[in-house]
Amino acid sequence: MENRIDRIKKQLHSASYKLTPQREATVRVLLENEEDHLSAEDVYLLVKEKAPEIGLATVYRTLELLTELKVVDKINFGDGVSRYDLRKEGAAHFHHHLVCIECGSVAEIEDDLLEDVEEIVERDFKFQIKDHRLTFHGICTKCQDKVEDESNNDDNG
Amino acid sequence: MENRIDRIKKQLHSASYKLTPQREATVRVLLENEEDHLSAEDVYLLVKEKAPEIGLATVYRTLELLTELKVVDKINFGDGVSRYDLRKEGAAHFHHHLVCIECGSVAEIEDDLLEDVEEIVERDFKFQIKDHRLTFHGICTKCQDKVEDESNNDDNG
DNA sequence: TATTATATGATAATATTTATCTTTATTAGA
DNA sequence: TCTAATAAAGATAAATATTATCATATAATA
Repeated sequence: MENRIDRIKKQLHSASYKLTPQREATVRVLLENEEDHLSAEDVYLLVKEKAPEIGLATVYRTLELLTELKVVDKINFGDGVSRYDLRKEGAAHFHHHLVCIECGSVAEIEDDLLEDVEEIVERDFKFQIKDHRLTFHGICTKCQDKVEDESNNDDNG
Repeated sequence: MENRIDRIKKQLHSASYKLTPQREATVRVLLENEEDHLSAEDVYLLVKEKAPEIGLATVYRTLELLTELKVVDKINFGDGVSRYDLRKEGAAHFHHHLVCIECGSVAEIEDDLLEDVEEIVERDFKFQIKDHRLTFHGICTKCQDKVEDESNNDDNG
């Protein structure tokens, strides 16, 4: 954790930004909630627990900054809110997402499944790929099980 | 064109909605601008040329309705605006996009490049895929050429 | 310490989308 | 055809998310 913060600090410095207490608190929240996909508002509320004086604008500014430095990725699952997702260290590519249309849960896939596809796109469409966004919408394992349970219990209800 | 409108009309009817003049005007704008990725505002302005009395709320409602019926897909390229993209008739899957980070142009790929990837995801992650979103961010052919031109003309400027 | 540049916090402004409410069309039945 | 019921439209207010502004505070530098 501290190591990662140190490295982010260095990234900021090399772009001549400082790791202010507010920025550090924001980064800590992102690290502590790495599995989640927090909105700016979510981050704001969590940061307030550590640093109650922080303003919403500062959180937005910090998230913007971290996006610019590619420490986080700004994603949008179509609900009108931007979410911020910590990029795995050393990850060449943005990870993929599985969004459940039943319960809204979001799972991540680290594997780079797009190598072959990207090769095709670069070759056939002469498009120089810098990044990608891949999201699958469907039904997660849990919700699939739920449906099974319900049909098993049909005679009870 | 007329055939397609007829089929959309039938889709609406089978969900017990009507193809009102406002809805038809909206659908026509979408068909006439199939290549583009119009925002609600864009659609509104174009529909106004045909039907000046139309209200913005009606356009939003119609786009919502068409999304629900899967006539269009609502997409978001990360600029905070939802865009509406006519689904190709008979297309099992949503098409992919190539967004140029230089000029902002958006190209479409019809080919389903994700068959293999989806198989892996369904098998390894036990996730039942219903739909997907795949967008590549990078540099389009035109902008790649521009950069070349500029470096060729360096001695002139 | 005085000066300058950066960053913050509060809040106003903007933009997009949704909700509300009244009016207008359309359909079904007497 | 007339009337009642329903669906949809238009205008606009409200809600939401994000960005801009500006005075204050903090940190860096001379």
